[in-house]
Amino acid sequence: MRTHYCGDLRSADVGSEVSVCGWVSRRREHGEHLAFVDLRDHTGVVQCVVDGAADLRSEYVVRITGTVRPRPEGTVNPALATGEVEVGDCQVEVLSVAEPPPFPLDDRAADVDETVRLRHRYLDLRRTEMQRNLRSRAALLSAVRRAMDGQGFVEVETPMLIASTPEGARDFVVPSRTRPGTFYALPQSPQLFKQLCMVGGVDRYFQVARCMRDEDLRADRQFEFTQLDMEMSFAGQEDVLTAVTVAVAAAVEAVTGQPVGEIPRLTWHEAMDRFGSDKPDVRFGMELVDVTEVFAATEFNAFKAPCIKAVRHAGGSEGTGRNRLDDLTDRAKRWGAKGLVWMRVEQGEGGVSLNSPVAKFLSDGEQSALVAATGAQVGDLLYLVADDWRRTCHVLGLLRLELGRPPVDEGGLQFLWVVDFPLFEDVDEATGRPVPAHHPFTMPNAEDAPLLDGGPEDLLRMRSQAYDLVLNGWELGSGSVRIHRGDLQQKVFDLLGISAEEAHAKFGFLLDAFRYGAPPHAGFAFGVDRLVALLVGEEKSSLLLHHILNSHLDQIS
RNA sequence: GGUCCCGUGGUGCAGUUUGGAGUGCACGCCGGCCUGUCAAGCCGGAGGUCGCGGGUUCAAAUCCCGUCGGGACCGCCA
Repeated sequence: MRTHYCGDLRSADVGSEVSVCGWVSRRREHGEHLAFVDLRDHTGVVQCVVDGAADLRSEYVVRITGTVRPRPEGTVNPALATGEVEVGDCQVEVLSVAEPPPFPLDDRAADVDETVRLRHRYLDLRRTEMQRNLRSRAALLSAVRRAMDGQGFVEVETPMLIASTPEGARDFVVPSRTRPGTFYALPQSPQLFKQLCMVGGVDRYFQVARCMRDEDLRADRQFEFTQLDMEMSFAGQEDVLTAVTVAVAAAVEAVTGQPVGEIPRLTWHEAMDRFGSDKPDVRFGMELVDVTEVFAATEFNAFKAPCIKAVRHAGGSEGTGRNRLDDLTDRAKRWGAKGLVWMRVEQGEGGVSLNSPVAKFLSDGEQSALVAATGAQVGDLLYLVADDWRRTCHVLGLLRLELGRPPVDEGGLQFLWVVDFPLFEDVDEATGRPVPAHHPFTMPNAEDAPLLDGGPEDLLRMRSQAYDLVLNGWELGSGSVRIHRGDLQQKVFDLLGISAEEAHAKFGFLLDAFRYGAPPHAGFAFGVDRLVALLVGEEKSSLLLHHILNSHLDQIS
């Protein structure tokens, strides 16, 4: 039916007789015998010059046959890829008529209510931006598959209708026809299956896996999402980081054309200490400054704490009113701080001075040491939190994001590995049991393994062989080296207070499998939806990208 | 399960604080004019159960109660 796509026509095609098919995007009439029709397909738009367009309307589906010609002097449109040419001497064939669309199918659709766009998803998809998103996602998945294939990974499909597995979220369930009152669960992740693959000698597994979790939604969280899931045998952390880096780099290059290069690493402790987050956004500075020593001998009661840190908001004083400071203080308290100390850095007699409700409690020496430690300049605002190390970092990390985080499409792509996560998150005060930070199959760091026999202090100091991939402050994915030996696994279960019965009920088939010879193995999974969203600079990943064909589910729910 | 915000022609909004005729803006739509536009322009027109139900009032888009729908966040997502 057609010889060319609309968006592909260029000066090189001048003189060719072409047929193009698509939707009428916009028409501009200049009397009975001259009209411009912008014809749109998934590649873009091209201007067609027709003799009268009275019987053409928006979104009519047409086939236009004509001759490509250069646009007259002065009428070239540089904003359009096809802007140097137009299709003239047009014969127009209407293939389908159309009612006016309920919302504009151009950039202005971004302002339209999402429910309206979802109700007419097929119209939203016609938009150039949506086509770009859709195709970016496809290109990414294709590149990832090639990259995994090239590294010897085997794509394995794991079951969708399964017995409930013990991940943390609520299962989506499907009623069984043959056994009324019983249900299948839909997988929250293929975690246990991929470990079975390792026992089964698959060696290197991957899957573009759909995962479903019946939890309440958030702006960036959907019922179902897609993970690139992988696992490798006779491999450790370095092997996984390398393999994932190759796949992610291929994905990024497929969408953006830009190389990724080496992905820097931070230990979990350093990430928390410097950025107050286990998924630091390193597109901007404003790192946390430790000033505990400055106030080691302070008289100010609020600063008699194990850890005091500061965030410096350069030049922030002028634009920050008292209301804002009160608001930030409220937030800091909601985030878990006892309070938030702020200080305006001002010009005093013979040097800078600090303007703050608590300044009178601080000695001159403490004030000047604080200024020196933070590098504060006149016009800056300093924020301080004093608490235990963990809480101080956490609160200031959130404050740092609030004060300095750039928009989603600025600052480039800052990938980061965060390694050496703690093995245990906490020790339950009631039971004395440690709480695993990842999952109970996570391998402890080899050096730290002896600490398993220690007390709570030792346990909380233990590092694990778990790692996260972070992009611009988002946790893209996580993984770990798994415990493959029964004796060590038993020790961890004992520590966690997981009884033999419970372990058998929850993970029985995996533990059984491990009795027959489990290779050392390690793996990773990362969220495809968020990666695509970040690569195309889109704020809302899932609404625009993966709920393409089942948006009605959202409305039913 | 909880807190808060929003429902006004097809779309996006203003009007609600302080009740007074469905009042207004932009886009879209329909008709007319227009031979180089590209978010074309100019002129004219159509299009409304102000989410729904009840209450207060001489009078409700506006105030009160309830309800439905949508959104954000908390809990939750090992």
